[in-house]
Amino acid sequence: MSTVEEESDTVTVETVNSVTLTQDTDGNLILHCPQNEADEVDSEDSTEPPHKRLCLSEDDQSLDDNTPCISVVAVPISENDQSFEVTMTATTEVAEDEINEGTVTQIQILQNEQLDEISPMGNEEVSAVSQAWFTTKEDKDSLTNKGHKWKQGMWSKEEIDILMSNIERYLKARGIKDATEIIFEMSKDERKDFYRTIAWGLNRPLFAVYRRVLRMYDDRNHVGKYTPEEIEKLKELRIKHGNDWATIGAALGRSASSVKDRCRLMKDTCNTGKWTEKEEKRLAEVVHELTSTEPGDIVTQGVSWAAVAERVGTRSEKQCRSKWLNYLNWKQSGGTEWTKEDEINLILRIAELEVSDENDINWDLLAEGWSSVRSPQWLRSKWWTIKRQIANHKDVSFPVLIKGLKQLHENQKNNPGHQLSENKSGSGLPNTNSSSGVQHVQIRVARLEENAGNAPSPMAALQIPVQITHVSSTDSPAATVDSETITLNSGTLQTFEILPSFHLQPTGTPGTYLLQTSSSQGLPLTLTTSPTMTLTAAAAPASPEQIIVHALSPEHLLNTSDNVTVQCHTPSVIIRTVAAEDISSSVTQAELTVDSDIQSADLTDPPDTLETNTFPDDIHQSKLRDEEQSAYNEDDASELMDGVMVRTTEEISDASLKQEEDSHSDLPSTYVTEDLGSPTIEEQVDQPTIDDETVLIVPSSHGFIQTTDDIDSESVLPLTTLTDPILQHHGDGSHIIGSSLGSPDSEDSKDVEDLVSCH
DNA sequence: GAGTAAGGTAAGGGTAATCTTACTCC
DNA sequence: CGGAGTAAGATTACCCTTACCTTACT
Repeated sequence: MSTVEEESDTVTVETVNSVTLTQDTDGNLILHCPQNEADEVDSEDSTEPPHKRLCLSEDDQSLDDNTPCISVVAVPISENDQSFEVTMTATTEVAEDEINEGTVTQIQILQNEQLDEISPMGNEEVSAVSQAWFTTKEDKDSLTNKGHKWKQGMWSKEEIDILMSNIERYLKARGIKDATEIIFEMSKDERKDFYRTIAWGLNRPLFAVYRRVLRMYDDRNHVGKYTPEEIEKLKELRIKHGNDWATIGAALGRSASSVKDRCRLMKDTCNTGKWTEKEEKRLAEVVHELTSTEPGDIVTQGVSWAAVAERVGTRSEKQCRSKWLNYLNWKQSGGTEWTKEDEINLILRIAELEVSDENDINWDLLAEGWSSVRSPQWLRSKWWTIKRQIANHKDVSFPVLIKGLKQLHENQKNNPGHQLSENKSGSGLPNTNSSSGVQHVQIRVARLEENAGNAPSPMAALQIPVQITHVSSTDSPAATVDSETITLNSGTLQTFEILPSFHLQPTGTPGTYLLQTSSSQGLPLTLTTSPTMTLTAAAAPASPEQIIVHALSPEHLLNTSDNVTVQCHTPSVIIRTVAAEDISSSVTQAELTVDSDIQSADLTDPPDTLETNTFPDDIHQSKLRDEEQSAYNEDDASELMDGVMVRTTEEISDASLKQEEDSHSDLPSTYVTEDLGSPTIEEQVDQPTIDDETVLIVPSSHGFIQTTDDIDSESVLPLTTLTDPILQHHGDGSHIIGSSLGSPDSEDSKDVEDLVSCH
C-alpha cells in the first residue's frame, strides 16, 4: 500500500503471507507478525539480528498520489524476539472498493541493519514535503509544480500521534531518554537528521515539524494566563529590550512567541470593552481606506490589521480584526440577523460538501452571498459554537459529527414544538412533571458498521452504537444534559460509529463495557454481550431517574450492509436498572426480550485471524464514515428514532403518567406509558404492537430500584410483542413490552433537544 | 568564498477557548 | 428591583505560516 522511496541496497524484501490482526482500545490495529515468519526473512548471517520493518504494499508498484496513506508504527515485542507489533492507522480516505478487493495483498517485511536510517516509520510514504525545509516561495512553488500537496493548519491528533511515535522511536534507537536533550541541548551536528527522521509519515514541511516540536517540548510554553505582575514586568522588559522576544521571554520564564503575542495585545493607547460609535466609525474608515473599498463593501480579506490598528489608534490589531470581522463589516454591508434556520442551513450546507475533514471546508465559498453571515471567519466561529453542542466533538470523525448535528437540527426543524424553550416550560416533556425533578437519559442505538462476511469476536461482539442524552425535566434541562459521540472500533472485524453519547470503555470483563459520561453526571452503564445483551444502569448519586433506550429503525440498519444490532444478534435484550450502591449485583427491573430471527452474526464467535489480504474496516474508517454519512443522508430522520424504548423513572407525577399507572394496576412496579408527548397505546403481554417504539417505565423510589429488591423474572415486565420495525423487518419478533409511540418524531425531537442543550 | 542545508527570528493572520457584559425573564 | 440564565461580544493564550536572517558545513 505504501512503500519506501529510498530503498537502499541493504534492504531485502520478503513477503509474509499471513499475520494476525487485533485491535487495541484506541481502535488501532495491531498486527502480530509471528517470529517464524520474521525469521524466514532473516537471511543474513549477521550476529546482530537485522532490524525489520513492515511495509504494506498494494503491489510492486511505487506509490502514486492516490495511494492511501496508512500510518504504521512497528514496535518490536522484545529485544530478542523477532516478532513485532504494528499499529496501523488510516490517515487518508481510502476507497472501500480498494479495500474489499484486496488491493493490499502483501505485507512486506523489510530488513535493514540501519533501519532507522531509512525510515522510522516502517512503511510510511516518504513525503518530499516532510523532507523539505522549504520556507521560501521558490521552494514551495517547486514542490507545488511537482504536484505535491501538504497539510496546513492545526495539527490533528493523528499527526501528533505519529510525531510523538517517531520521536519516541528516535530516542529509543539512540538510547536517549529525554527529547529535550536533543532539541535544546545538542548541537546541530549532534542532532543531525533528527527533524528529518521524525518528520516521516507527516505530510508537513520540515519547518512546520520543527516549529511544532519546539513548541511541544518548550516548558515555557503553555504557562497560561499572564498575571498582572507579569504584565508589569513585561512592560518594563519591553522598554528595556525592545523586540528581543527571546531575552524578554527568558527573563519572564515564557517562550519568545508567548511574550511576543502578549505584547501584541498590550498597547498603552488601547481601550478595552465596548467600542464607541466614534471608534467603530474610525475603524470602518480606516479599513475602507487601506483596502480601497467603499462603505458597504464586504471586506474580509487582505487587510493589514497592524496598519489598521495603527491608524485607529485606540485598539489593538486583534481588537480591530475581531470587531470588523464579527460585526462591523456585516453591519456596514446591511447584513441580516442570524437565525435558527441559518444554523440548520449551515449544517446542511456543510453536510452537502461531503468533506471528510473540517479543514477542507472553504468558508469563503460557504459565506458567499449569505447575508446573515458576518464573515467567513465569523461563520467558522459560528460553526464552532454549533459543534460544541456535542460534548466530545473532538473525539469523533467529522462526517459523524455532521451526521449527528444534521439529524439533531433536522429533527428540531421538523418538531419545532419540542424546542428547548418549550421544554423549559415543560411542554416539551409532557410525560414528566416539570416539578418532579425527573431526569431522563436516552440511549439510542445508532448505527453499526460491519465488515461483511466476518463474524465478530467475543470481545468485538458488543458493537452497539448508542446515543445517550440526559434531559432534566426541571426548569433547566440544559444544565444537566450531556451528550457526546462515541466511536467504537471493537475487535478487528467491525467498525461502527456511535452518535453523540458516552464513552464506552472495556471493563476488563470480556464483552463488558462501561459507559461513562464525560461530565459528572455519573451514568455508568454496563453493557454485556452474549448471549443476552444487558444494559445496566447504575444509579450514581447524580444519576438520572429515567432511562430511555432506543433501538434503531430496521430500515436504517437493513438498508445498509451492516445490519448488526443488538436486536439482530441477540435472542433478547434485557434492560436493567440497578442501584448505585451495588451495580455489580444487578437486579432486573425490567426485562425486554426481543426475539429476532436475524442471526447474521454470532456474538460468541471466536475472533478471526485475518489473512493479509483481508483488510479490516478499521483501517478504512474514513471511507466508512463517508459511507455512513451517505447512508444517513438517505435515511429519514425519523427512522432513527424508531425502535424500542425502555424507560425507568422514579417519580412519575404528571397526570398522563398517573393515568397510565392506573390502567396498569396489575403491574404495580411497572408502567407502560407514552413517549414524550406521544399518545400511549398499551399492549398486553404477548400482544403484538405495530408501533414504532415501545416504552417501559419502571418506577423506583431512588430513581433506580434497589438492588436488594432483587427482582427476578416474575417482576420483570410481562411479555408483549414489541413492534419494532427492525424486528418486523426480520419477521415477527416476540417482545415483552409494547407501547405505542404515536409520534416517533416527537421523541426524535426530544433527542434533538437533548443534544442541542448538552453543552 | 560560494552554495546549500539547517536552524532561527520576527511579524502577523488565525483559532479556540474563556471571560465579560448586556439583555431577558421571572 | 434583583437574581438567574443566556447569548453576544470582547479578550486572550496559543497556533501556524511567511519572509527573511544566521550559522555551519562542504
